[in-house]
Amino acid sequence: MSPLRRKILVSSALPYANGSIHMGHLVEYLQTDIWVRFQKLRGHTCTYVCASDAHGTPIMLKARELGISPQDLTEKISAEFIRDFSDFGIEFDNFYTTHSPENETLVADIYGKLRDSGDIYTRTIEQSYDEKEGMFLPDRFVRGTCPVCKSADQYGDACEVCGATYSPEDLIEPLSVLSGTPPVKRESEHYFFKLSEYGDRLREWMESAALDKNMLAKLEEWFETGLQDWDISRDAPYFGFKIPGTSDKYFYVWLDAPVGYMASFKNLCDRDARLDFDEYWSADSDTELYHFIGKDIMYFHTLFWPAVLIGSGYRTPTSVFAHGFLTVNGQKMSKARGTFINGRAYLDHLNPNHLRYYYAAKLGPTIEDIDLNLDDFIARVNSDLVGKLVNIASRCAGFISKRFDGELADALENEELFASFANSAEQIAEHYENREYSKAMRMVMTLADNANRYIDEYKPWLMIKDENQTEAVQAVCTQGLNMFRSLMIYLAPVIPSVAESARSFLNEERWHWDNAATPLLGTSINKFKPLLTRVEPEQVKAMVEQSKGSLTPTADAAPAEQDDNISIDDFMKVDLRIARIEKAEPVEGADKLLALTLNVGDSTRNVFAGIKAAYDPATLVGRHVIVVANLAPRKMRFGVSEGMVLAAGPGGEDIFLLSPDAGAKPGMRVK
RNA sequence: GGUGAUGUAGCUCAGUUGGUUAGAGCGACGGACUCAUAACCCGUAGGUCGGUGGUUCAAAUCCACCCUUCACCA
Repeated sequence: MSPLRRKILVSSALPYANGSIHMGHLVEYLQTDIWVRFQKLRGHTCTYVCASDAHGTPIMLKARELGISPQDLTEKISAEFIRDFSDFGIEFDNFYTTHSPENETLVADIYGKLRDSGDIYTRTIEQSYDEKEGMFLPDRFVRGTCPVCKSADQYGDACEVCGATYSPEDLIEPLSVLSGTPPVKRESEHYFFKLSEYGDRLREWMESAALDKNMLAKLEEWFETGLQDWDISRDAPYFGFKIPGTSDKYFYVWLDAPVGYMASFKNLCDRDARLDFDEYWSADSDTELYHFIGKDIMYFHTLFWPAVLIGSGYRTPTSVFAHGFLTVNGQKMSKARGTFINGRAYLDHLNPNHLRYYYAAKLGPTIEDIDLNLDDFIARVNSDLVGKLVNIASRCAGFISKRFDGELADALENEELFASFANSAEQIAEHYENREYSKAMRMVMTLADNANRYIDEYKPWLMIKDENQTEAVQAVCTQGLNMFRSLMIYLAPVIPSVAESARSFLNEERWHWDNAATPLLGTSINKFKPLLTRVEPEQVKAMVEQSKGSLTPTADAAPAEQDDNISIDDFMKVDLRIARIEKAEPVEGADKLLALTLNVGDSTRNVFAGIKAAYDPATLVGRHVIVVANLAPRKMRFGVSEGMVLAAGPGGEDIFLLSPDAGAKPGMRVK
């Protein structure tokens, strides 16, 4: 191992304190926790800090909606975070909050330094303003029709249908999601940070930080489009820290959030004499600093954050490690499918070690997404952890306790074989260090296969029948248990509580990474108890069912993610009618649209349908379809569309119109 | 739309600078075993490496275009 005792400070991104921890969050916290535990097991001084991200408009509004103060809301959710993390075996050295005196002081200090060096200036900008609510609106709080593809009810910053990006004022018929009134334009003075002047210094940092090549490619892209100054202020009302010297300006949450890493560490230093804040954060620090983040927030951590640190005279991160997103059964997490799984729902039914191992078995150092395939999860965990790993101990322990009074032999049966386990330590360590957990897991499981094969070759259950071989059985089982022990040490960062049980079964006080290279001989061990049980498909099923059903009130991160179910009344609001297509023709200038003239019984109406690629207009005439008759008429570039024809399919040529069975007449209501 | 990724056995994934017959684990099938949480051991089958075209003595690997899935666009 490295002869130096490294001093390392590690953070995970701060969870936003308006919702619960879900399986996607856990990728990051488990990835980080495994890395930190590994460093500690190797004997380094590694400190893991995190905090609740407590500021910003969404939290302010959520608290208002619940009729409590933002502090109360975030404290309540922080307590929930801490419980969830702790139950998953995620061991922070400190979990704090960004709404803290330490953070306020640090933010003010950093801001002061930036301002004094001329990196801050003010400029008046125009922004959407909700007159009824008396507040400026973040882009996401304005919704309207996309100016590009005309999809209704899109966010003010981007269209989820066509992917176009724009400003809230570009929306057709924009409305504030708070009051439902149209926003007006209003001017306000904002504070800006001169990020544009940090290009060279950021490039220099980038090169030293050994970032993942995908991240570098992304950064390169950003540099090419040019760095723009960063708007760091928000107008009252806002939940955050007031900008010194102003009466109604607050720091944007993304300014004080990363400072929260420092503040959490500061708070810890004040309680722990062994840690010195300046040693870790001064510009000339020789300690290491790593941020684990999701790929969605790379921008803040690889541009804004290092620039702010440089500008205010602090050290920059040694590196930033980004991971991908989590999909469940190959798809985005969805509440309707039961694949939006909260951490608590998992904990209610399953063992955290199983998830920790599964994620480790799939995680690499890149920003690629990983998939939690629930069937694969069951198979993988049962086969690797129970069938292979724990089984090694299970099949040796019985002989040792029943026939040798729990005494291990004084010598190994096959030193060379044990050496192959011991000698893997450095390579496995290297994989951990580089966050190549999947490679580390593969190596460990290959060794576990070797161990099982070894036991099978000797067949101690046959040897034990021959009195002359009694001692040999003890040697073989001692060999087996020692191979198991080394593997458990290697896996201790991943499945810590299982490793703990294994250690106490082997009657040892503590483990260090290097212990894996030295066999345990001539000591007595405790009675073996099952270390881990199999995952039953029913448990997974129960978890999925629970996720489909009740959603804890505080669990919803965004309104859009709330309960997907609708009531019968909601359904009856949709007036579905049988219609006969009287006329169908292509629309001049539109690639995808057909103009349909529909007979809906008492009237005819014009509807534009995006089915040109799938249907020849001539074949449509006379055919019966189903139309949403009470959809608000929508003015489109080519005319007014007075409804919507129902069809299924992913789009393009794969669009399939719905038709009623014979007998249905135009105008009949569908219900 | 622009940019960047992604696509390899039923599933989850490896495949280094292009180089014999494309690999692993799981699953399936067959056999063996019974120490062990029906675990473990041996063996078999299974792939036009997203598609098309190109460069090359040689392409999963390099190039072009297309398709799938995804992310980012402050």
